[in-house]
Amino acid sequence: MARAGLTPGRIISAAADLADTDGFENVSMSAVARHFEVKDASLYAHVRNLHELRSGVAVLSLTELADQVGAALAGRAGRDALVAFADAYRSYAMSHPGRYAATQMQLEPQVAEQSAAARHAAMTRAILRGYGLNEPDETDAVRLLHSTFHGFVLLERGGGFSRGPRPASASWERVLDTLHSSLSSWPSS
Amino acid sequence: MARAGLTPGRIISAAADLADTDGFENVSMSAVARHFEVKDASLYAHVRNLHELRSGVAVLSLTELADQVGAALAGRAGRDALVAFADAYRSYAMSHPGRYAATQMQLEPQVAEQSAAARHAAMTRAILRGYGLNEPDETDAVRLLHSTFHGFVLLERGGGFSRGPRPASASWERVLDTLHSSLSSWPSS
DNA sequence: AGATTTACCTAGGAAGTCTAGGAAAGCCCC
DNA sequence: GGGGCTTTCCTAGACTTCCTAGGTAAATCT
Repeated sequence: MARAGLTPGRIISAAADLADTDGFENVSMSAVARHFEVKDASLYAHVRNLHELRSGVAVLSLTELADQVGAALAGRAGRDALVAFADAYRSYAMSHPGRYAATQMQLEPQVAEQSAAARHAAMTRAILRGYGLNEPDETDAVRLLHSTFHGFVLLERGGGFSRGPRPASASWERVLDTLHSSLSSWPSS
Repeated sequence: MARAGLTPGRIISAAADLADTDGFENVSMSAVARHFEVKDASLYAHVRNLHELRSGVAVLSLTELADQVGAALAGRAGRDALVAFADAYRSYAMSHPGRYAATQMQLEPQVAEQSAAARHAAMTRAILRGYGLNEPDETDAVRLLHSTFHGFVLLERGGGFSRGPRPASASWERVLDTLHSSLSSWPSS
């Protein structure tokens, strides 16, 4: 009975890889167990249940995403920061589709708290600092940015932009231009 | 052995209701069978498999959404049309969460073709007619609108805007203002 | 080395998807 | 109104997945 060396971390990491290759909705206890050549029951010593496994992938992905966005953002401001943020966000979603899908999960408040959600919010607000908005405009702008990025990435990944000759990247740049000028000339409320 | 009167249409309609009440991911053959007080095997005479059941809900929802958006759009132009479109879109998503989730499904090309996807694209372009854009600007603008609406609605429904005192509706109006002025002063490429 | 803890096992219940083949309800036609 | 046909729903069962309970062997501690 050789041991496979299971730990919560290794299990969740394997589940995240599986999400990227096979889709987040196909992350199952059985599939992860097969990957480790172990019986599915063995996983329950490390992860409470399927929901916790998926939540684990979500928290991991949120953290990775925050790390990458944070790195891309370092030392930039204004328009540069906006573009760096957006590109980091989009490229994470494109290169890690399953992990990105996991970040959409509805997390229970306490799990969300322990996750990097707060860092995401802080970074988004940091970008806006360069545009000199005050509340509640800043909140509206955060929501606009987040919505646009999220929506674009989801539609692009879902193949929604595949029709027509215009590459998605070209539209993406145009979207960023538009957001930049909207933020620059934000009408005070 | 009284007959339940199953048809593909009634089954898919029941599945759509179930999606709204219990969540799209909980739409299962067994659950629909229970609703009709019928054995799950009986459904397979009308619907090929679970995937086809869900696709059916997606197509149904896309059609309903196109109908409602189309009705809201009738006789409007410019900013009015933009707001009517957006509000119809958002209100469908809020009142029919499960159906809206279904519209996000990845459909195989032929199914998507038979669906109302083309009508959605046409309506979005119709709105833009008032802003006098030319290709490829129009395509970029379609993608911007679609992304923003979609992203906003998803985040709002997922509870992403629940923190803070600012109601989502207030941000929504501000987002629409922003989109309107962006479209009005779209920089020609 | 012996005791304890930890990791993984077997066994099995409950629920879901889907196939194959059977019986009965509703319909057509004489 | 009864015979034959089609459609509708059934039972039975194979296979998968989630998860619990309790057992055994490996690693670790003293």
